[in-house]
Amino acid sequence: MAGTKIQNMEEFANLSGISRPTVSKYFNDPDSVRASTRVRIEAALERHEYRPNIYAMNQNRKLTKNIGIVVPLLSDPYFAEIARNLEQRCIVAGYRPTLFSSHGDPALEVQALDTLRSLKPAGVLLAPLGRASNPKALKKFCADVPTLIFDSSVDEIGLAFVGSDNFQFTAHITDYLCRTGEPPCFFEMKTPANPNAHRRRQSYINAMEGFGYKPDVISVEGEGWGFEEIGRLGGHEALRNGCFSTNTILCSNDRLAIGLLTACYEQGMLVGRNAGSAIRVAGQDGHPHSRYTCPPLTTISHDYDAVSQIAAETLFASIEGRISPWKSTRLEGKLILRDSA
Amino acid sequence: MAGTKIQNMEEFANLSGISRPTVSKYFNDPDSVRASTRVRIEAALERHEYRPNIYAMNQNRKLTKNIGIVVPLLSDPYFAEIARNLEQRCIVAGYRPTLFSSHGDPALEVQALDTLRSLKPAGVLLAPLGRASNPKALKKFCADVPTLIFDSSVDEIGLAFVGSDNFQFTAHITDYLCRTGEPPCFFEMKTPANPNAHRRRQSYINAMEGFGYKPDVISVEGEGWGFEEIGRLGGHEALRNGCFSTNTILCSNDRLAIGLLTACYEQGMLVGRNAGSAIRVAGQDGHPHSRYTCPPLTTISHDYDAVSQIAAETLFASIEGRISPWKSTRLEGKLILRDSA
DNA sequence: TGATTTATTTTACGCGCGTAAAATCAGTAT
DNA sequence: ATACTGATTTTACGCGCGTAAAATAAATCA
Repeated sequence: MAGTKIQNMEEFANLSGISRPTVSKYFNDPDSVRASTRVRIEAALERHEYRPNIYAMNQNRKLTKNIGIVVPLLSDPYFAEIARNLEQRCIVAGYRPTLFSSHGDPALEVQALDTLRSLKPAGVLLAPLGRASNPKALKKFCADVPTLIFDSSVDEIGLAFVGSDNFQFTAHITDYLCRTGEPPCFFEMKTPANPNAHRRRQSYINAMEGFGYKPDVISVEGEGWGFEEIGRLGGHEALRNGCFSTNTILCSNDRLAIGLLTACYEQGMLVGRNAGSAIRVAGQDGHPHSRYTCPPLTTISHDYDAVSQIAAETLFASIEGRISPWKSTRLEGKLILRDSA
Repeated sequence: MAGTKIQNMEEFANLSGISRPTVSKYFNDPDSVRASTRVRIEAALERHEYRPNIYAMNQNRKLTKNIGIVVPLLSDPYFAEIARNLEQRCIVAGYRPTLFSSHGDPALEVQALDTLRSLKPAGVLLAPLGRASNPKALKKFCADVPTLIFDSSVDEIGLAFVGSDNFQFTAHITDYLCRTGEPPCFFEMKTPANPNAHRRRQSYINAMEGFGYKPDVISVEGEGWGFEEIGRLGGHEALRNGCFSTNTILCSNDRLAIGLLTACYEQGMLVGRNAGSAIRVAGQDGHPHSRYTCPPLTTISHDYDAVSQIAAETLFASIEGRISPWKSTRLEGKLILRDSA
């Protein structure tokens, strides 16, 4: 507590009267040393306040407790939320998570993986950027480090894939929209960053054809990760030009829908499922913010908890030797009915 | 490229025919070795693809290039955005940022600082949790590591403080609201997580009294960081009970305002500054999402760029030896007029 | 009590790299 | 060609810690 600053384990070991390796054992598992030794170490610990350097610890460890978490874009609350969830699970399981964001940039994604190599992680939870990712770099990384892919799949790399069943997502919400009003048009980005978008479009087309309706896909221009603004601008143009063949719009994702809602507001169009409304808008993802749009957004939500739980458990299992063949798990979404559709 | 996996600098040095320390010098500054040596190293680099282990690099370095960034809550897009901005500036300046989120938990904040010590950072950019922070731990950390505090100040610790001028924020937007309609009520959390909230309340009171109006502060219950929900629930209650003495509400922050907008929607109250609206709502922060509420939120925005630039530059200056006495910089906000007020 | 087994601790070395000091080299003057 | 100077490279050691193998202490048994 009031002692001088201890700089390393050697000093602390001397102060406690125990050899350094024994102190090392103590920190890796307090029960691995004799009770009498443990008491002496803990007594010294109270007087001197020392903590081992985790990076030095991992330097020469056979298997570290480090886990890397890489998401495409931390400023997207969806990824922020799932990252937080995963971090929590790692900590609870006794691992030490380190978070990286690719910030939407493939070069930064590669750089994050490079940094991770230096960390000698026991495993990595990786949500790839998607279309923009450098597939060769990802594949190579997966070959070297036990990596679980989540959210967005890239071939059959890594230990396994866990994500949402985008076909089910869109099929389900399309079904709902068709049963409760006019069949939906599909509002998406022309060049989506994420392969999930293609699945959703295809699923929309399938669902519409199943109902005997003609699919109507509106693809708007726009690059990058500013989905709301892309949705707003594209929405304005589509609304002005009467591109939507029905009064119901299913957006490829919630952020796009949020932008479209703003466009509707700015054009004075009332959104909602009640009689007085001019248009229905629905999203997909269950974005943390979707509850607070006006009107609150009807959407189909990822099962955040299940995705992150399965992702984490699968990785832990692999790290702990309970290996299993590559497998893709795609979880169903839950329809969240709100006022927008 | 096609070479076998190089595991360490020694192997690479042998393959390139240069001694390891010289290779080490090269990686720390390619110009510090003879041109002929550099060519040989770079030739080997193309054939073998080797990257030094950054954590081992920093183990015995006199001064590392590591910079820690700690924010209270990454799932808040405000902090996500400012963190991204800071990360970028560090990279451009040749530093290596590592991002930590306290996830709203003081224990995690302390843990992040502990982890940072192991990283031997050249400096740290820290946005404290605020009220919940462990002041002793923060003070101790600042004594050991060059730390710049931003967003939310805690005494006069660290190298300096950079944030927004909350008095100016609230005075300015209160002024605007008073001039353009009924004077605002002030909507806030009873026990805010962040000391900035108190400044804002006080500034509101001062501004109102300056105008000769009676301040009306509505403090709603609610713990934690789910500000939108707190604003929504508190808003419902306040609206039902007629707590607001005027038709204009200034929220302590944008997230609270977003929740209040939802409450208004759910009660069928039209929000806006035009004739037909029943209520005006304004926020404070310039939250990334405020553009996309319906109606878009009138707010007073942090100067994200200036805050992060000054924060980063101040830290870099200190790291590079250009030290200066402790100083508090509080930047003015910019009023963003939208439809909500 | 002494020999034997077993649980702990120590010794000795390694992880991947930085860095001061010593050794070597290239370049210049004689 | 030789001695000398300054830049570059190499030698040698250290960073803070993990871990196998050796040494020691505790526990068990005859």
